[in-house]
Amino acid sequence: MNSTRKLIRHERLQHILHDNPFMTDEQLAKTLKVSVQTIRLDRVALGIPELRERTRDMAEGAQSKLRAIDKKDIVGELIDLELNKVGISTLKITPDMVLEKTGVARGHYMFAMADTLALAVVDAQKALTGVGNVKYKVPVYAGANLVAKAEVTRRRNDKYFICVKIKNNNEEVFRAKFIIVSLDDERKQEE
Amino acid sequence: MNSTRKLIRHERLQHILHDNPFMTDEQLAKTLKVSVQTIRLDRVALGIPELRERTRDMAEGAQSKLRAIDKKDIVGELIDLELNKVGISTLKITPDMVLEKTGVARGHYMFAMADTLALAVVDAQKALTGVGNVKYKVPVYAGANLVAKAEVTRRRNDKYFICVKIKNNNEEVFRAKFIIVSLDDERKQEE
DNA sequence: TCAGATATTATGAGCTGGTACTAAAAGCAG
DNA sequence: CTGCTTTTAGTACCAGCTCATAATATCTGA
Repeated sequence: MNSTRKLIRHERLQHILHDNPFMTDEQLAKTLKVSVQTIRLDRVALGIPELRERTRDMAEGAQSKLRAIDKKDIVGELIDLELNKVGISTLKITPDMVLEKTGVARGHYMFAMADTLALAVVDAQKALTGVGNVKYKVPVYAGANLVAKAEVTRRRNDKYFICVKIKNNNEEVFRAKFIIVSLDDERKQEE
Repeated sequence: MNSTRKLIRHERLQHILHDNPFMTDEQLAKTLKVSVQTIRLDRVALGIPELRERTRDMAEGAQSKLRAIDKKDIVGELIDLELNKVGISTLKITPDMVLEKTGVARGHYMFAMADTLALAVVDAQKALTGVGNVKYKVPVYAGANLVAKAEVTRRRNDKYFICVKIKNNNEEVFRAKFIIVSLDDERKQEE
């Protein structure tokens, strides 16, 4: 068939635009060694908009992405909090949080979720994680809705001992113990 | 002075474009009730580029942000690796990685850096973190250039014991021990 | 081998959202 | 009124397209 060349070109075109979306038809024509008109026909066939539209789409998407990052900084959604006692947060595992090779959620998301929650339950203006002790019990996959529960188990001066358990569908998938150091007062922290 | 009107318009213009960067000169002219030419002169005076350039700038910024996330997924840059022995990676702490309240780097960046590196040194197609044991020794602030070194200390069947130390300017700021479980085996899942 | 389909290239008009430049009109201050 | 700034208007030009129309190249099956 003649159209194999066309199909290959279509794939290459998509690939090139994926890597570098800021290419004009003219540049594409040169790199693919065809005429500009062919590129245009290809774009129409593949439903790829023109450079300006692509650029605009990206710019518009940018804003929501930036907000998504901000939210990622919270690492989970706080749904209940009793200062110095307990806290509960949730986090949905999305496909971009998993390891490509295994499909399993990257461990540091659970760690970050637990760490953030642990810091939140401490009633202190400034607090730092001192020591952590974590155990991954069950692998978590994309789509999981994790629920974390943190409990302050002990408190000694400026040190808070906190136990965090993360569950997915009532199954405990992760467990951590933290020692959080409060820096609230005039007193300095030591390691 | 006559130019007060101009100054007010300039401020409004910047404000409008801040809220909605996707406005053409024509739309701006209408909302500010002046001619298109006035808008152009204002843009030149204020050093504001044309719509297309603004859009492109945002899109490019978006791309680098997205790449930043991708890179965040790597969490550090691998600079040396001897499989099943040692690995070294670096990570620069940027202002967006620190807690607002304290200016101290969020703990899970160090954890993620260490965890990622630990997984990397394990010579296995698929590996998972089983247990982690971390200690934050010194707070880290924005601008720090962290260097992590991971060493496989022991190996028992499918379990790897790994010690990771993170230094900032030769000062040890973080230390972690992981047990990584390899899922490589032929008996387990395949696809 | 040759007609007909498919693929590619060429050509030209028109569009958007501008830049760059020139010039004229409007507004106001002394 | 004379000068000054400010604003508006108009023209030529550009990139990067769309849309339509037509010509050429290439292949394919009967």
